Amino acid sequence: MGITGLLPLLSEAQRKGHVKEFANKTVGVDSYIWLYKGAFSCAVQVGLGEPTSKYVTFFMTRARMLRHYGVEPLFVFDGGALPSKRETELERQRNRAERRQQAMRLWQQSKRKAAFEMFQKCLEATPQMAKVVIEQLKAEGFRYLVAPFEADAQLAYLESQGITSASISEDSDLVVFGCQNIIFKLDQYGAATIFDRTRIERTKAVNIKGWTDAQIRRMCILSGCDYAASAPGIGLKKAHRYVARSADINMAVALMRADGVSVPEAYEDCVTRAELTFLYQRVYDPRSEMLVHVRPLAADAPPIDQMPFLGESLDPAVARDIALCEVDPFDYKPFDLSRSSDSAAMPATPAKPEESEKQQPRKQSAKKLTDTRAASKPSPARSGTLVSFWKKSAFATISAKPIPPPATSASPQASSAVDIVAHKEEPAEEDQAVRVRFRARDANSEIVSTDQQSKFFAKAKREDTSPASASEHVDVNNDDEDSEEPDAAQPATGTLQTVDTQSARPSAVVDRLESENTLIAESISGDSQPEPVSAATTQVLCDSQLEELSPAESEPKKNVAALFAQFTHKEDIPEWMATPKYPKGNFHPLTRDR
DNA sequence: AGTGAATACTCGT
DNA sequence: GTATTCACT
Repeated sequence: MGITGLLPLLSEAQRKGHVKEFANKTVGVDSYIWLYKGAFSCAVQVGLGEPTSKYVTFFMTRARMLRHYGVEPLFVFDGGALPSKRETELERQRNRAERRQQAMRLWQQSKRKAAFEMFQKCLEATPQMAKVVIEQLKAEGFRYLVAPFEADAQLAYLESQGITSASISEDSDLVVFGCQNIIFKLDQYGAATIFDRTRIERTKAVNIKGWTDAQIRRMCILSGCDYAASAPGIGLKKAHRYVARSADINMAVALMRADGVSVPEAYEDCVTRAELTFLYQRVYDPRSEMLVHVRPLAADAPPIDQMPFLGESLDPAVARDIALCEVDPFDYKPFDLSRSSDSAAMPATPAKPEESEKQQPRKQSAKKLTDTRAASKPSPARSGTLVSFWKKSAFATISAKPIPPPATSASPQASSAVDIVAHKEEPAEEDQAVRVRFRARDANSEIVSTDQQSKFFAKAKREDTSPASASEHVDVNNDDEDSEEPDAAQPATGTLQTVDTQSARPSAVVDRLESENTLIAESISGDSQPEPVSAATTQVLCDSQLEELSPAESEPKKNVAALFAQFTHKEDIPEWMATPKYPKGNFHPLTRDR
């Protein structure tokens, strides 16, 4: 569950960014999330044990996206459960099994939709799914590694050793484990929220100036973590106060007791175990091919035989087999993917990479783990065609001074190809931002699609921290060229940035947009068949309207025109976005048998 | 104000 | 795993 509320608390240490900032670097990937999200759309097949390749396609598309931006991923998968978490793990398994039964009943009753939703609820990323994905990763030359226990700790270790430069994850525990650079909320286009530990003292919600990692760790533990529940009524803020007044975690607990907090008996032992687990959990060192601790045991650490909660000391051969995904991290037995219900349906062709891979001597697989240059060259970006744009709305954010009223309302020529409506925005934050939405309509002005959210423009620009220079040129279709730097050759279409919405709860922003926000650009197509409006038309119309506007107004409007023009064409897009499909029936998402 | 329980979401059409 | 809302202290 991570640390509840930690990421909002540390919002000042995070910024909007893009993975391409990590080009030419190795980045660890907490792969569980991609397995899980990828399985979401094929929850039924996964639940029934039917062959599907959808989750593999999802995973590989994201993997190729990283490579497209020159980022060299090292995929880290979760391994076995820590001894202390085994019981809760079993409990979860039982709950899942129950719901799966329920889902299967619904399925047999032909209640497809209900069954689908139930299958989604009991969805689980299994070692078997990881194995299938890993075989494809190997076939495409990606590096990977199965952690002996938790991927969080493994990622922290890899970064601490300089093997990776950052970690892609959704888990706030990485902060507690001491990671420096964490890429949160990565979307399919590479946009993300980037945590930078060097900025951690900027935190405003609590004063952590001068705090050590140990103090931050204690605060998190006392507020409740995976290894230790919090005392009732204690969250991050109160934990902060106790840690601030204490020299160690025992003293903090003592102060809580003195305040009348109902602290469980032997709570000191509990939080101390948690502290030690964050400090010393066992991880895999890919260089020595041995288990090590996430950081070296300190002199005052308890003897190792008194810390079984760090995970077993596995035999090096076993540890390596787990890391290379030769064996299941739970039972140390080789995978048997052939025992699927319909292995006969499995086509021979696509299975070949897997087979040939298996024949290879282990050394070769191990080499992939350590040979950085092997797969690090980004694939040349070839173009595809952007499909289905009109089925989506697109949101963009552009920087702007507050737009002065009166707002321009619907343009008089309603029959024109493009209708741009402007609304004023009330200045809300110091950093003004405008959101733009495009919508496709048919001849009757019916909205063709009201789908919310496309992150099309999320890739537009990284944030600039200084408010004075918060605006930058956009390179909307930059991705095929080198695009390290803001493109100065870009036509003067105004300035654009992904907004640093510190109030950045997307749904909240969308709500505001519905009611009062800024600028809405709507395309009205003459055809009933939604058809892209020509960029030229868009540009002309915008330009004619711009003349009547004050500079403050016209600036964002130019952006609208530019953005709109970019995407009303069939746009060249990078290959990874074209989503290659793997042959159906190729993979076997076995659920773990019990 | 801070905590914590409840709920929705993760895909892709 | 997260984010968001809302009731309770």
